[in-house]
This record gives sequence, C-alpha cells and structure tokens, in this order.
Amino acid sequence: MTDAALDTVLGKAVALLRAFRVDDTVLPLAELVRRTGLSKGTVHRIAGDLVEHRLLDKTPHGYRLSGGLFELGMRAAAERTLLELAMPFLQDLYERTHETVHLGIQDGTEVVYVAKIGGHRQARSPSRTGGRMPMHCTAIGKVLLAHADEEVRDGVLGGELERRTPHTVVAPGLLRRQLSKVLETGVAYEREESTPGLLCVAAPVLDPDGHTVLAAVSVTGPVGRFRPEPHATAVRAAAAALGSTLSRRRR
Amino acid sequence: MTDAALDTVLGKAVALLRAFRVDDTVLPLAELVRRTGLSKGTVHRIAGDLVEHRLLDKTPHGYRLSGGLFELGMRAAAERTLLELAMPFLQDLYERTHETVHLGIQDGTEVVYVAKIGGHRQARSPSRTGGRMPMHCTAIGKVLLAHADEEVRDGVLGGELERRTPHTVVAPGLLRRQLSKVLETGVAYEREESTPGLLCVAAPVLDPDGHTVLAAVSVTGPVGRFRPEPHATAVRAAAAALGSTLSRRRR
DNA sequence: GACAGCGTACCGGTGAGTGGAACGCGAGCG
DNA sequence: CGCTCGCGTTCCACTCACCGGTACGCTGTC
Repeated sequence: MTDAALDTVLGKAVALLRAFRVDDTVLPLAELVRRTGLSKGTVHRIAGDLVEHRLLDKTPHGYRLSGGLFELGMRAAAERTLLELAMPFLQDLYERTHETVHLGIQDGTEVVYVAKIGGHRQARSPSRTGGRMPMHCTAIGKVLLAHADEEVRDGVLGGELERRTPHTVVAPGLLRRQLSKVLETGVAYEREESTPGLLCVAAPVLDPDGHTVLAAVSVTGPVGRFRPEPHATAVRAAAAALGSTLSRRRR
Repeated sequence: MTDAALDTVLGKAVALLRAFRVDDTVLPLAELVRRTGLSKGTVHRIAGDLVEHRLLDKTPHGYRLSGGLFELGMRAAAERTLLELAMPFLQDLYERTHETVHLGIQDGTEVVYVAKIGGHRQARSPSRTGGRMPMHCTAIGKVLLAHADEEVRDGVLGGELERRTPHTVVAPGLLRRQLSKVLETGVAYEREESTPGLLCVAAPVLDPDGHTVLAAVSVTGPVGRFRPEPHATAVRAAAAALGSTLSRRRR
C-alpha cells in the first residue's frame, strides 16, 4: 500500500499528509516515522515546514491536519461544484426521507463520498465525507460499477471481492446479475453487505447526453425501522433531477 | 499578500496550490507562473510532481486542484469533527427555516465557513464552504468577534474596516456598540453589510465550561421575503444545542 | 508570414535536503 | 530508586535533487 516515490521532498511531505488515515485526529512524530518509514530527523523537519505552511497543526500530543488543508480541499474544482449543485437535491431527499443521504463518485475501483447529510437519528454508518469504500458492497458503488467502463467493471469483478460481512456478495456471477438489474431498474440495493445493520438504495446521476455516470445518490437506514424499497423512486427522482441540472450547467 | 517562503521546494509547492483562489477551477501554467512569481521551468516541474502525487489534475486547459486534495482536506481533524457533529443541528435548522444555513469558525481576523446548506430557492450569497469573509460585516463574524479575545477584537476594530456595501458598518464605535448588544442578546444581525440584498441572523456556539466561542451558526435570506428577527430564537436554540453536544463530546 | 504566448525539454552548478548520531527528558518497571 | 526505553529535538558534513536560463515546437492572431 505504499504509494509514490519518497526520494523527493515533495513526495515525503505528501506521504506525511497521507499518513493520516480517515479517523486519525492527532499523530505523534514517532507514529509518523513508523508509517512513512522516513528517518526521525527528516520527519521532524518536514512536519515543521508543513506547520509553517499551515498544512499541519502542532499540538502537545503530536501533529494534525490543519484548517488550511480543509480550505484548500474545498477548492478542488470537480468535487466542489458537484457538491454545491447537488446540495439542494440532497436536501430535498433528506427532508422527504429523514434518513442519511450520500453523494458519491467513482475513483479507481472505489467510491469516494462527496457529501453525507443526516439528522440526529441517523444510522451509524462508517462512511464519511471524503472517505472511501469498495464498490462491490455498497449501493452507490454498485450503481457506479454498473455504469462504469467495462474495463473498470472487469477489474473489480476480476479482483478479490473483500467479504466485509456475512451478507457481502462475493460471487462475481451473482454480482454481475445484480449489476445488470441495476441497469434495468435504475436503482441498486445494499442489504448489510458493507456494514451489519445497514440497508441502502442508490440511483445514478447520469449525464443525459453522454450516457456516462457522473455520481450516485443514496439513502441509508438501519435494519428494523427502515425499508429501502419504498424510497427507490424518491432516490431515482433526486438523482435524475441532479443529472439534468449538471448537464444544463455544463454548457 | 504574498505569504510564506519560496526558497524551498515545499514552499513553492504550497504556493502553487494556494495560487488557486476560491472560484478558480482550472489555471493554465502561465497563470500559475504569473501568480507565484516562480520561473516557468520550476512551475512546470513542480506542477508535474504534484500531479503525480495526486494533488493536482492536469487538464487540456491547465491544472486544477484534484480530488485527492479534497479527500485530504476532509480529514482535517478539527473541522471534520465539528462538521459531523453539527450537521444534524444545521439540518434541523434548515428544515425549520428553509433558508441558507451557515456554520463558521474564526481564523485570525476572518471567518471560515465550515458548512453551508441550502435548498433550491437559496439566497445568492458569495460564501462557500471553506471560504473566507471579513468579520466585521457578517452576522457570523460579529458573533465570533463579540466573543473573541480582546486582542483580536481590537485588532479588527483598529484596522481598516473594508466598506463592502453602502450598508457596511465601518465606524468602530457603532460596531463596538453592536458587539456588546450581541453579548446581551445572544444574536447578531447583518443587513446587506457584506452583500447587497442579503440579511442574516447568527448565534454563538459556546463552550459552556470555558465561555469561549467554538463556532457560530447563521440563517441567511434575501431582502423582501426574508426577515431575520423571527428566526433569532431558532438560531440561538440550534447553536446552544450544538454547543452542549460539543462540550459533552469533549470529555 | 511574422509574431506572441504557451507548454515542454534540457543541463551544469550548487545549496537545500539528507539521515545518522547524540542529547535531554519523562514514564514505566524491576 | 536507578535503569531503560521511547520520544522529541538538535547538529552536521556529504551529495544529489533542485534551480532557472536557454532553447524548441506548436497554435492561434493580426
């Protein structure tokens, strides 16, 4: 899982930033040394530089990603415009369902969540804005996968399908059948396949011209009170509306 | 306005990233050269490196901040936890008012917006998640300023108060009186002081123990249909509830 | 067809960056 | 109590990554 070249200052700096995993808040120097494999002196200096450049904060217990990085991240063009245009639709969808609403895009063989909104009673899901999940075991992932390039689809289906719960679909044949059903019906379901106790419906945000997926929208709720099927049309409608807004904006 | 040292690779790289202003989407190489003052060769190389490290995307028309940066930014500890904990309250507030809801924190002498949610009919405001505004002419800013350290308050009031609209309060005396009223009443108002046509109410998110401001919440709407006063109690309630949640979480 | 602006590529000198070693400190433990 | 271990910090001499000037090719525009 070690990524890019560490032989340049920049590479090391990025590695340092990337050493922070999604639920880390503050990491001590030593931990950074361990994760990056860099020498103590180097980490000390680079982390210091990053603090000066306001990408890291130094706390008594170690370093943490700073608000400057948050600001910078929110300027990322694609994600931000998608987020801003989508917000009203997600908002409507939330109001209609009062369940957790997600907006996700594809990146490589994974899903990246661009937005997550929910109320007080929201289902405890491990997803986070800016977080990642595998495609094969989430509703959003299945939607994206169903509409993805054949290459990506084969890549995912060909690789090892991680079994995250007893319900995770790991048989490529079954999954493939689910995906073609997604294309027919316009919605994908997930039933405790990524996280025990969670159910989910998702629909694609399509570019009406190019027939490509831009993103996917979903509604998630807990086993018990929540049934995904009744929300299918609402999710599909929200996603479709967002799709036409996006393509209108594009010209 | 040129910030940190450009004599190190890292400084240059950060300068390149920071060269993207809030509403830039894609910047050509030449523009980056202009903004950073670096030599063409250097920009070319560093931008290329940043692309390899997935902090920039290269498009036919130039470079843009990439999704990787978005992901990284969403891991910034303080902002993310604040955002996640606040979301349900903001959501409630939006549902109650159906107007644009903001969550902002103080950074130096400015406001940084951590969240902005709104529906289809939202007021056209220049604010953006991750964006900045001056403190003296926004409702959130006034709230934060009123509760800020004396040092900060004096700094802002002592400096030049930018006149953004004809309604902007630039008289330090008047502003100071407004601020003490904020402390009395628990809400701040803005009436077309930052943007023509916009009205706003904001309330502080206080740490009940330390009596320090953690953030501020606001509701914004357009002149005409929107009157801020009726929403004062709702905003105050939402902010207070968020405050006690935050401090409960802290221990 | 000349020109201007852009993106790309190349290169030799040099100082920024390197990581190992050494230090002080506090916590945990026998 | 003294020992030790892990952590953060500082220092330093070597060296190679980085620099910016120069040169090239391409694409529009007047």
